[in-house]
Amino acid sequence: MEENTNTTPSNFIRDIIEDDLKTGKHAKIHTRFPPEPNGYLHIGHAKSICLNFGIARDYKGQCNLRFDDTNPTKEDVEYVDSIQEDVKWLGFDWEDRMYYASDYFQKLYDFAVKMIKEGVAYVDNSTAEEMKNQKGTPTEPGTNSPCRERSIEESLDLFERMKNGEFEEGAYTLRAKIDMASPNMHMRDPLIYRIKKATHHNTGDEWCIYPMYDYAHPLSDWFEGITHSLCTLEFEIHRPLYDWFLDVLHLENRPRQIEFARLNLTYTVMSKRKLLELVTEKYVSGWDDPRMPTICGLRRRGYTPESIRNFADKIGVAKRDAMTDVALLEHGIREDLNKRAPRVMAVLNPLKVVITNYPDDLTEEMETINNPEDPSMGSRKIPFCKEIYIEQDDFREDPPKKFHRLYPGSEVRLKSAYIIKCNEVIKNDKGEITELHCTYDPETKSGGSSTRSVKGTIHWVSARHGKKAEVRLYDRLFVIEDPSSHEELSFKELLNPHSLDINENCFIEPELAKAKAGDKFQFMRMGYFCVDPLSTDEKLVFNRTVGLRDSWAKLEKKDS
RNA sequence: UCUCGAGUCGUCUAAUGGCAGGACAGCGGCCUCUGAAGCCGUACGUGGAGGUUCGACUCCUCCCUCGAGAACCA
Repeated sequence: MEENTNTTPSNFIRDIIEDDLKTGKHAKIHTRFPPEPNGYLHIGHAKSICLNFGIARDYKGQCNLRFDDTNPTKEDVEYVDSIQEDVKWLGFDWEDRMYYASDYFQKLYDFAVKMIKEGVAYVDNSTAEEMKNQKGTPTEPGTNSPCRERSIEESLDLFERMKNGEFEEGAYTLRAKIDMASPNMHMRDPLIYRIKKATHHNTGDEWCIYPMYDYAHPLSDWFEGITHSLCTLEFEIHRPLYDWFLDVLHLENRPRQIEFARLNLTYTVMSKRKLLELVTEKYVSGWDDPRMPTICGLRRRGYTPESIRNFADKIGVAKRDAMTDVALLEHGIREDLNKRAPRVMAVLNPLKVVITNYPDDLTEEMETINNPEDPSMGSRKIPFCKEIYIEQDDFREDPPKKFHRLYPGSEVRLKSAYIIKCNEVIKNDKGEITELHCTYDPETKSGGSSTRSVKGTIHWVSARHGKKAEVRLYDRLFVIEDPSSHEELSFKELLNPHSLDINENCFIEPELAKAKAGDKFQFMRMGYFCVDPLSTDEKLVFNRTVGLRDSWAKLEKKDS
């Protein structure tokens, strides 16, 4: 991590931690980030990662990476690998503390035996259906299982035989003996272990019984000496159970579970199930499709780790459900890239301009600064000649009010080159504009002594030197702010049909052909773009990370 | 319906009995060889009703609204 530039704002969790440090409840803070390896990490996980690792960093503690892998049927090493990559990319380091809940299967088993011996857990052979009926409803108490009073000896024997694989899946479970009348459904004798004859990504076929989350989690935290176990709000109702396991096992130096609101972002979905559906049903190209809110998607889109960490700091941490405006994320990446991205010129929708009074065979090398925000980034040369491309949008045959760009008879400055004047509009026989004939003013070369100024400055690329490229313009994935909460339509019916617009005939300045995968640029007046990982020398592909703020577009929209 | 949790500018978030503040978004202006960036300015909020108090976003009561909870998921 970078040196002591801790500007992370405080929040209620940090308040608790500072208090625990002050009162001496803990001498050292220990947190953990506990993903289940059943999907790719998304921006919501990034919030949790920044919270947990950020706290460890700021209070000189430690944060573990722990895979919460207690359900072999859903988990896979593909996810284990991607999660590590994403956490590292975000800039955090778990050092030698990468664990699996499955590392603790033996200890977990031993503690379960202890619970049976203490009479607080029993083996049940009720079917799933019977158990559901015993459970009751939120308004009606449940009823005790007929197995609830099974003797300790018998439960011990059955539990061991469960472990030994003597029974079929579903035949037996281990349950906690708590209170079938509790108003909290999670306390109505919840399951501790179930039989699953599945191969586990980490432990293989060593086990055929697997602990449930509610049991594995508090104990895993305790094994690792976690002091503050941070999780999202939906686990709030599980907290009494979290504490119960620690209680009945008489464990000292207990971790404390604290819940905070998960991140929701406008115009996207955040549930792993929904993201998985988008991937498997091919609504997007993969987990790393740049429209996805996944960490790998954002990375491919051109987001930087700094901008995401910054975003996490800015949104804060609280207990109330919230829906954060994606504009805040976008602001963060613009802010970061504004400082770091070199400015280059690229024409996305080319319109040819012939400068009729410019020498036929001349090429001038125009000097241009790489980033006005950072002079240390230097300058470069770009070729200029008689034939150039400009953006179609920068010309209007019939200009609206306040249009500062090219139209018949008007003058604009070509960035870092000359002022040109539009004299003639050339059309084909269908009446489409194919070319503009302009003249330039040789006295107005950039950096020269001329003080003549015009209202508009536009970007351009030499038609003889520019290289072709494909540019992918991304927009929000969904058409409404909260696609998960529409009364009638499913989220998949609310996808934005224009979320990807591929532009294959773009021209970029020649220098840009050397760019490498992941390189980031500002295409002047257009937005921030990065080289796609699958881009090749033969076919250059750029992804638009985010557009520039466009007050002209806003003005024009308002006037229409 | 029951239990638990949460309600502060449009959005996110501070203020922990003592001036309701910041960020994003918005609006207006300045500047500009990027209609970008930057700079300046501006508007906007404590869910409601009572109560306690010199003083309430904060404490109490009732109400309202929203979220979570009945997987051998996490």
